[in-house]
Amino acid sequence: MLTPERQQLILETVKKRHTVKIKELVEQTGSSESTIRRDLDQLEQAGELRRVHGGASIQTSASDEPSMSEKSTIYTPEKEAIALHAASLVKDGDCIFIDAGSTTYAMIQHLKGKDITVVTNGLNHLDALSEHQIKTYVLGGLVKHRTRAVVGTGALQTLKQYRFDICFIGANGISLNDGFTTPDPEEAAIKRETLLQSKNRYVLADASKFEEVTFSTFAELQEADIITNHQGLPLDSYRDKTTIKVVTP
Amino acid sequence: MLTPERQQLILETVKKRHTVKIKELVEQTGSSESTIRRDLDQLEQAGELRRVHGGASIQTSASDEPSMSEKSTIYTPEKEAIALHAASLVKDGDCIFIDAGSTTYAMIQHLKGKDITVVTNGLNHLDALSEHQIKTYVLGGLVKHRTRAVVGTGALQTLKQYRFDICFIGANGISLNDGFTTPDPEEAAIKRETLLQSKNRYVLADASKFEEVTFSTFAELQEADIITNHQGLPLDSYRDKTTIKVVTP
DNA sequence: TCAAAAATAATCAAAATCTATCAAAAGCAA
DNA sequence: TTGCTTTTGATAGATTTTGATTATTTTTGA
Repeated sequence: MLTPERQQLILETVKKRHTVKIKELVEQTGSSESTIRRDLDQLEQAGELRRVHGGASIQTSASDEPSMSEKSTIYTPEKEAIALHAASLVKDGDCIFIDAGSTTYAMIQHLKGKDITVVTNGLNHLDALSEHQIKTYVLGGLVKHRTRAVVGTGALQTLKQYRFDICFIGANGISLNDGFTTPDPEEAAIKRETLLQSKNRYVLADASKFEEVTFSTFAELQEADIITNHQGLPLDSYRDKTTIKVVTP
Repeated sequence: MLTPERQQLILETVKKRHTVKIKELVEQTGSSESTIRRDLDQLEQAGELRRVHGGASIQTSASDEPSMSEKSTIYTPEKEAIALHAASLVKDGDCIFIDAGSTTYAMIQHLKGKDITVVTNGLNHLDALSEHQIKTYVLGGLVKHRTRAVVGTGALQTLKQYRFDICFIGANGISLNDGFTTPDPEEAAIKRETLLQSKNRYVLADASKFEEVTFSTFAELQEADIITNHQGLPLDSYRDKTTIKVVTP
């Protein structure tokens, strides 16, 4: 059996089964363990699969990259509940904006099957949107590596071309005095422009964001409704200024 | 058995079976091992197949699933060699465009440490670019799920804002009559516009792309240099029209 | 936690294959 | 035919791949 043939077989098996034992490959190819090991090393070198103790598995690159693992560690039922409600506001035919961020990311799976158009600046969102076959536009501009968001004047210009039925925005801080805030002025500019282009505006924020202020204000409280899981008292004072939908996990 | 007849038989066998052993060919043709070896060498020179220890295999290593079910890009030494040379053309301070596609993707790892700005329409590229801390701009526009490329008028408009020192473009077909071609008119438009915005223009194409024509022409041969691993005879007729750099794995 | 079991990396010699070389065979032109 | 070139097949030494064996590391399970 020739090397490419063997390696091809290994790749196909791994892709079909997501994980495979070395013993199985030895049996399947009739080659020795050493040979299979060498093949796996080469295939890993080439980035085709990932070596694990006892065999190999497919490159779950998306799920074990720091950005994504970070995301999964900060997954919570609270965010999930917020995302679920937000997604329920979307009707067929809508054109919506989904901001970069983990709460908004959680919305995507709940949009499956809807006939909508999505615009986003969140690069991590694109995989999930592709997977669900949702018509997607991405903003163009500078890629901010840390948050996997597109920012900058290029993105702002792209934004001006669009009008949204609904936009879903993330925020790092919400306060009575300073409104909605986020650490990065560049990202704030995107959020601000998006709000201007949208008929319906929602900020998605879990309880931890309330009474917090970060560097850049991107909107006053009046400019968007809030979807949150916060159930505490202080909420009443916010209700004077905007509409708040409280969800429970 | 005549040489062309023998080589034709070899080619057919390789294309049908994806990989073939020298012993089998000796038996099949009744020629000696030496003769078969010489045939394989010639066919490899012409870019028709790839020589491997013990026999030969087709170039695209049989995993012709162009769809993006897995994010694994099909790796071949040929593509790698092309990518390596392409990357060597990039100098510190350059602003370059990298087209979507697997050959151009392979360039990225070789750009590590260079002080450059990259613009791309390839969404898969972004992870690798982030990883290497390369300043990156992404085109905005419609996300084409199958090829993970950004296309459409939005992307074209974004493009017009940039000027590139060098651009590296992929092509699915290269022919004397029809120039550079690609299946999707939308992607062709992006490639066309990019070429217009660039001082130096390179098309990256492995041997299998020569003498092929697909749906949309995006440039004449004169409009870009070619980097390839193809070493066959027909290359001379192309050299009348453009510059070709041949690399070996 | 520790020790047994499993898996791995490193090493090495045998086997297979490769490259280079050369002489014989075949084809070709005069 | 003769002399020349090209193709072919055979051979020997170099190289690569392979599978077995070893010591080392990792995992498992009490």
